[in-house]
Amino acid sequence: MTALTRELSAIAGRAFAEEGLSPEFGLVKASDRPDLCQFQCNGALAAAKKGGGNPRALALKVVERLKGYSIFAKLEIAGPGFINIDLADTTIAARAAALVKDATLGAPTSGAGRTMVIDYGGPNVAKPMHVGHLRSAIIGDSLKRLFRANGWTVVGDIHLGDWGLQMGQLISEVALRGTAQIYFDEAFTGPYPAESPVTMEDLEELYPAASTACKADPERLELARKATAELQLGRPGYLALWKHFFTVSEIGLKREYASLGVEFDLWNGEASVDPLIAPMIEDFKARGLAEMSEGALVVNVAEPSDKKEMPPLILLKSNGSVNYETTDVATIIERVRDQNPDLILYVVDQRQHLHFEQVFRAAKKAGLSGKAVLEHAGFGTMNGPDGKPFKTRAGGVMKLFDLIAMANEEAKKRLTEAGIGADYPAEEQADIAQKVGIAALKFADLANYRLTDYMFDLERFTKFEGKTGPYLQYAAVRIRSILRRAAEEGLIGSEPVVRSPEERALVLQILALPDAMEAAEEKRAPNILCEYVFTLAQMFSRFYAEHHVMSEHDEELRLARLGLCGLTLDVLVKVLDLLGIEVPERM
RNA sequence: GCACCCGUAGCUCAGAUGGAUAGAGCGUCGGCCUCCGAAGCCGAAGGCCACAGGUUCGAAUCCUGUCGGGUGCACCA
Repeated sequence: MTALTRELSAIAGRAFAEEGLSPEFGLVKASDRPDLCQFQCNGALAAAKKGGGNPRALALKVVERLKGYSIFAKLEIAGPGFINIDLADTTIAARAAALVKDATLGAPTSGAGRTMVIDYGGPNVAKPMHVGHLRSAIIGDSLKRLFRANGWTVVGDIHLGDWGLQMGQLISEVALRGTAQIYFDEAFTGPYPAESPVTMEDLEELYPAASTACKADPERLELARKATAELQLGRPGYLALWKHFFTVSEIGLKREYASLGVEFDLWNGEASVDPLIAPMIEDFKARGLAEMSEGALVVNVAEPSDKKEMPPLILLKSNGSVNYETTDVATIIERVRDQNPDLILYVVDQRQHLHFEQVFRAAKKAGLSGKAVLEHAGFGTMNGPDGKPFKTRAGGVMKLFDLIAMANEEAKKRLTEAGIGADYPAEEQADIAQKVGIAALKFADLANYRLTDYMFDLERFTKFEGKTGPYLQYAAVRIRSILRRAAEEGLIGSEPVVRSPEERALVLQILALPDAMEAAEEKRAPNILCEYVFTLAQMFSRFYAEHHVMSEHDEELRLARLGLCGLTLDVLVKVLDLLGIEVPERM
């Protein structure tokens, strides 16, 4: 099913074409002034500006042509040449009825036949996840769902940080403590113990200790660097230890992402491309794409048109080890080989932008990216009240686990306060608290535009009124409640009708879903979906406050409203799903 | 120093290709539960869109400059 605005744009575009102008001027969009009209076309103004002539006169000619189409209930020219458009209620009701039968609810098909790899999450092995990891997980997960809904074949990859200096820091820390000697005994030939010498709790203590020590002491840092290099060269004891770190961390990470409702198709890490690195470096050397500089092997990625300084990409450090620039280039080779994607999207902190610029340039220079467009979809920092990256009052970073627990706790409290959940089974109460808490968290984050830094406010992340995730769930739950009653009485909704301003506004918003999904894809911006679904819930709430469904005596109207409720619920649930938010049966 | 991003209501944030009267939530004030869930609905107050120029019929949006904030600039990720 074609999106309504697209259909209207096509009609208006034809009218412009018949006037000898580009059909692009026929773009029709939802009105900025709903008090004046439902849709607007501003193309006459743009066309007049480009080609000269009077915009009002042109608008008049276009409108004359549009009058031949019966779907327009109102065609007006306003101000300097806006074309204001209304559709008949029967027309929009018929569109809604058609939507009921469309399982995709009119979703765009922009991704049909196209494949993308989306790289998000990016946690580090052996480091506990903190609130800073929230954005990549939530935004990436939402974009994955959105692109998939728009027809793309999507492969989501967590891309763990598991091959860099932090591994060397850990290995050297374990060595210094002498708690697992066997892994450092060069005479030992294996096999190494199957049981990990460290637990997750150990890692949570080991890493910060190692990191702090390395920062304070250059010699300690040198030990870590050396261990990193040896690990990457394949020293068996280090590899065995690394494997343990990885396995132990993976369990914790999986649990944490599961509680967020975030999933990945691939659990690859930097280390997984290790076998590709040596041949890749040889290839760069053989083709003269890499050169020695200050002891390191680098790729010059500067271009004459650069306004800023563009440092070279370091392929091989002077001590022979690699950092994440190298693994990121190798990962492109891996992805092109395995998925041959049309797009590789990196959902990573905006502060990494220069890094990706370098990686992309190196990959293109060497012709490694196949048909893929490489794109960094960065996001802003989550700041504390001081405008600096968020820290707890104690000065540490807040663990993601604690944040989720707090949100759930608030949700549970609210449920008991409202009294309504008192008779629910304990298991359901816990389930509701989880869904509501996560919804508050995700929506509070996703509602901000991706690129702007925003202030982390615990209160806002655990708030359930106003423009929040739970408000949206609440709207959906109220519809479910109506539908339950209807089912008890054996009633089934019929085709929606539009007989009131509230119904009209609601149906128009429902019909705008494809526009929101398309815009959100184009901008890689889930906040557009947030904006859309919040308005939808508002339109429903107004309708709900103004009209009764079950107690409506006109039976035909009652069933039509039931149908409208059903459709609204479907759209609500769908968009919330795109945001990674689940709706409980009741709350 | 060079480069990029940002500055919108008391607070936190939206604002899609340059469009009409710049929006929302929170907070404040005032209404609405003897009919489907008040985590809701309705209304009011609240703005020199940092500042100064420019382009345009039209600028929060584009250009230039100033001030203020953030970020990045070779072996950390």
